[in-house]
Amino acid sequence: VARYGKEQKAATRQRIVATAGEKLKRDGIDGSGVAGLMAGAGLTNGAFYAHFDSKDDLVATVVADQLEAQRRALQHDADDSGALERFVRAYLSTDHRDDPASGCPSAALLEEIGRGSAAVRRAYTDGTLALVEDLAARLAPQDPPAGRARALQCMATLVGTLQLARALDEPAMSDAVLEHGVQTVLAQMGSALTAR
Amino acid sequence: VARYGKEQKAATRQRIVATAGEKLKRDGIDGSGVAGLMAGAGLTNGAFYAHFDSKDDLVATVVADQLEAQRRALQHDADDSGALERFVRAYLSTDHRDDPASGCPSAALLEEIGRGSAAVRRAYTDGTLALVEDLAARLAPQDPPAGRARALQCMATLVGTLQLARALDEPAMSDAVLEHGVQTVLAQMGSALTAR
DNA sequence: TGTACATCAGTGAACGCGCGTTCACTGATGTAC
DNA sequence: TGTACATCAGTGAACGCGCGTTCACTGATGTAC
Repeated sequence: VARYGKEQKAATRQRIVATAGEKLKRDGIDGSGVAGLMAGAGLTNGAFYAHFDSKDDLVATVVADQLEAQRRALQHDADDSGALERFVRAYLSTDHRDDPASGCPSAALLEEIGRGSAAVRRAYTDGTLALVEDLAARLAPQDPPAGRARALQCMATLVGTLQLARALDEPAMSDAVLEHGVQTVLAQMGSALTAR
Repeated sequence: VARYGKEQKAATRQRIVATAGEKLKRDGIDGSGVAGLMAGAGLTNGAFYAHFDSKDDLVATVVADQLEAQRRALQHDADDSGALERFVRAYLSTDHRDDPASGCPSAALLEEIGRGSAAVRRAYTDGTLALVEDLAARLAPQDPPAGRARALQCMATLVGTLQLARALDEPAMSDAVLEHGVQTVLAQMGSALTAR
């Protein structure tokens, strides 16, 4: 509404990125319009281009931001030995399945990212590499390449399982997919958990 | 262009469903318009509503058709003992990764189906149940519930792995995800393969 | 300290465009005579 | 067998609408004097 110091604009931009993240995860990239994304931050469509070059620029920024947030969340309790198992159980919970807006960006957007622009795929790749690096250090501290491979595989299984649970219209079947998925991913993480 | 026997109309409808399947898998549901889908079948937009009630009706029909096609492909070589392993290797191949249009509908559309209408999710659930039933009989013939659980889990892992490989912008990383995925899924299928 | 001004984040209307859907019309066909 | 007609799959223009993007304008601010 008015002219503030430069950190005010940065704060507004961050607010757009955060609320856009929720909306994009809820309604998809193609399913979200610029006007709606701005309304989510309490602004009108015109102000959008004072913050971003294009919708694609915002999407790439959101993807990077979401992955970074996920990385920070995982890092936060890195010293807790039961943290990974709790993370898997929370990831494959009915709460997460039923609330994509505040959930994992990969589960909500991976398919659209795969069809996305080079900038979006680049942002996704970089964010995922950082996430995988962190996870690898915990899954196989003494063997980074093996840890990275295992981390990527766990991510793929988590994402596929949650997406399948979201798509199935049969509640019992969906719940069963989640429960079975927990066992599978914990087994995939393997000795890294039991060895501690 | 003209009036034909009733089987002519059914053939045209099937042609629309088949070509729309390819386009939907390539560009996504929200990314495909009715006019473009009809053009893919060599028709104009106006004829669409002589065949379907709405775009959503077509999407649900396509989802059912695609899953049925996949089921038939899997059933075709059911008596071949190496078929499952070959299927997994083909699924997680660079060819499949690089050609979504002629590939698995789950990998290409699962996320959008999860956000889709009740009709689309219903069609997906029914088609997947049929597919899972067939697969379960081959993974654990003597224990149907365990077979179904394992079949669903394998599907989830396959889909997640292929989607991740498609989203990653780093070719070496993407290839590695596919290779590691093959080993993981074969292990998940487990004793069903080695026991034969 | 008080006033005039330049700044610029944000507004809201407008742009051309493609969306899903509707509809008056066309014209090749199978059928009735 | 030949002709008149009813059928209806397909055409293409049009509908209102929301899309991504542009732009003239507003008005509260920090700054200069």
